Amino acid sequence: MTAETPEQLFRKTLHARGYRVTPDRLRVFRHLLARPQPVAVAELADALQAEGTHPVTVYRVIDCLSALGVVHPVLLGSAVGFELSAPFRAHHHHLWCRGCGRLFDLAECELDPVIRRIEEVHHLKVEGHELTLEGLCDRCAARSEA
Amino acid sequence: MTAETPEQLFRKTLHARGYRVTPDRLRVFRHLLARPQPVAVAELADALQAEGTHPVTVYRVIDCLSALGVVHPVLLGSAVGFELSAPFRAHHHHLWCRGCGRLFDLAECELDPVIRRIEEVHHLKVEGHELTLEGLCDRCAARSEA
DNA sequence: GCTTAATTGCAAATTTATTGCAGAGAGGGT
DNA sequence: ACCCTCTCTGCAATAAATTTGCAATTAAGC
Repeated sequence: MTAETPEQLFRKTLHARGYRVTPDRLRVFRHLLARPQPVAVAELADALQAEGTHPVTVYRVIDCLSALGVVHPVLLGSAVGFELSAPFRAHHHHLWCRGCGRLFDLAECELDPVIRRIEEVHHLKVEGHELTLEGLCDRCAARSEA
Repeated sequence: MTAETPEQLFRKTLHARGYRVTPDRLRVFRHLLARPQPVAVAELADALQAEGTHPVTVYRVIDCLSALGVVHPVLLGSAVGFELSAPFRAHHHHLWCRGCGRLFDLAECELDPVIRRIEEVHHLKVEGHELTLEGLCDRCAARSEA
């Protein structure tokens, strides 16, 4: 069998939960898929207005995608942005650089053992996690060592 | 020597960076100190208006405390709240329970080794981190197992 | 106390997010 | 392909959250 594209999976996800596949939802999804960084909803609304999606609809679509677990919130400084969750986007974390203000993806995540321990100690069931580091990116760190 | 109270340390912190010690700043600080959970700024503004602090001032005070590192933002669902940072409040993380919607503090943090590894691999300098877990608290987890 | 610069209050503007309702459109059955 | 139903969207209005400029106030050093 041929591999399933993210969009096909997205359509299935909507469908499976009784949500309809609409042009606006696809537009938001595609935008997020193409986008390397988390976006604030207001910014997303601005961007998509140019493509013909009403701002109010963007808010509603994000609610829908949140409910589906297709997107999740990320802390951007003291604001919130959204980005695609797994399996649409590989699980990863972020570094917010105090030096240049940019946000970096950190591919690896070695939190599983830590989280499993927390589950045991507290008798919790952890289903997701969001880690944001704050500090200096490689460039800014190198500069500050000089 | 007698131990230094959090408020004394706060006054010193303000002073050391050229900020003035004002009644409004103390009120915000004390409110956060007494408060077990992170607060949204708007909510804080409401609460403190009763004590005579103007809402606009609350926004400005939070900016000030953020700049000083006295408070830091925390992800609350898809909103942001603030809470005191170390050393005013012991470093800790949170669990957001999908079952009952409550937010729990997790005392221990065993992320240091993980973070040190990330620093090495990426040549970063990590100065702070924020981890929020999402899942089920002990009570909701027990119930769902039944 | 006096001086100076930081801080606050107020009013207004801006930005962000929510709501109700009527019309448009997606999806299932025929 | 057509129809029916129920979801989704657009619009306009509203509400809530946050920012800004400026004048008046006040903390802190001398």
